Amino acid sequence: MKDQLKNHILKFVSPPESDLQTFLDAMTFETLKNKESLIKQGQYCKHQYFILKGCLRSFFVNEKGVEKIVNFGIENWWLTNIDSFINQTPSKLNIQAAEDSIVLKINKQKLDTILKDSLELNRYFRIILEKVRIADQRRIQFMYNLSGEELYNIFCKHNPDFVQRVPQYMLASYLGFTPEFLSKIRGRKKM
Amino acid sequence: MKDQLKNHILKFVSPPESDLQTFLDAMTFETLKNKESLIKQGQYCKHQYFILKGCLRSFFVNEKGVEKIVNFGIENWWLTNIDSFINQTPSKLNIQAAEDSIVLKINKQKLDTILKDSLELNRYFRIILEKVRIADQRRIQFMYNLSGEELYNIFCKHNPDFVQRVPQYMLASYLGFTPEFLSKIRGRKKM
DNA sequence: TTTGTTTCTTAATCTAGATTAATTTTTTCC
DNA sequence: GGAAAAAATTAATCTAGATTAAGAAACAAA
Repeated sequence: MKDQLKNHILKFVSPPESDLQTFLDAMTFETLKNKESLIKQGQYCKHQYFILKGCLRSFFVNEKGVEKIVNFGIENWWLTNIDSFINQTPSKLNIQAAEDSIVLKINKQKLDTILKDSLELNRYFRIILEKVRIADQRRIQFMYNLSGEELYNIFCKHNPDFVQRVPQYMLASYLGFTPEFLSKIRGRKKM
Repeated sequence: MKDQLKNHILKFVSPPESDLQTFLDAMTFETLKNKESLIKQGQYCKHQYFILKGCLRSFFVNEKGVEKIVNFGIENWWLTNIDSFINQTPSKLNIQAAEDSIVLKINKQKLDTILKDSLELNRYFRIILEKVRIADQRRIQFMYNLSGEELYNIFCKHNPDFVQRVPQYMLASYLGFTPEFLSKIRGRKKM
């Protein structure tokens, strides 16, 4: 099953077989049932996760006790709490399965060692981060300029398959509004 | 003056002198008066910019004609429209000087060539992008969870020097609300 | 098939922040 | 140093979306 990650890497870069093998060997499997956590608020996030199957979400719980979903991740996405991972600080986010899931993980020390020596794997992560940056910037632009209803419509148009996979209250949280409001929007659309 | 960029790179990585020199040689200067543009909406963003001096902002103009500031950049920050730069698509953003500024720029072709061969410069850009990702994620979390007033207070606390450098209507735009509302907040604080 | 648990909906009320419009203050630059 | 442009303030009104509170579906487990 590590082939899935291997193929993902080879879509972007062409590392020497030995680099690739070292990297894949450093990755270990973890299986999660729906609602199981990889990281809880307050813990140190020690790994980067590559999602082989399923769906994860990262979220925090605000002072009112409301869950705010910051990111989703699905098949072939990397996910971590990058702030906690890079700066080795306690995580303000939880990472939890939103479906039964299988991930590959690598810890910081191993990853750092590999990235000290491999040009192509540095390129790989640089390219992934560029894509992530593009996505974050688009998201920020949408948040600035669109109403809740527009956000929802555009998100559904761009991710028609994904919206079926998670409960609506999670979508609402990710898009930055309440489930009640999402319900109102959906009510409007039907007529 | 390219030493400023050189020092910035050496803070994070240790490339061989030849890589570093090739890279620095590929960078060229550009000087901007306040309000001059590097990129206008519709153009292709062909460069990454490293700010030596001054302040730039990237923004779009929405359908109502209102400017929405997406990013600021100051000394020792990289700035570009990464979407347009990576995907070679027309820019939806403008990049414009918010002060008289001096930047170093490099075009995509040269940068790609250098990044094909230099491990350490890949590491450099990967590390920069990790930092940017951390900042973007924090920003998204703030946007989700804070009122306009809280956003403004936290921003001022974290960037006391910067808030002095740009007009308040730009801050308001960057924080996602109107100048009138910012004025109201400031009015409240005085009493 | 029933009981509990999760998710979704509806409706009334409330509020942060937008909008509009006018005025004042500050900055720029001839 | 004075006119024009740019930036900031104030106040009245308006609205998208939050909050609160119930109830209705949907789903899961036993």
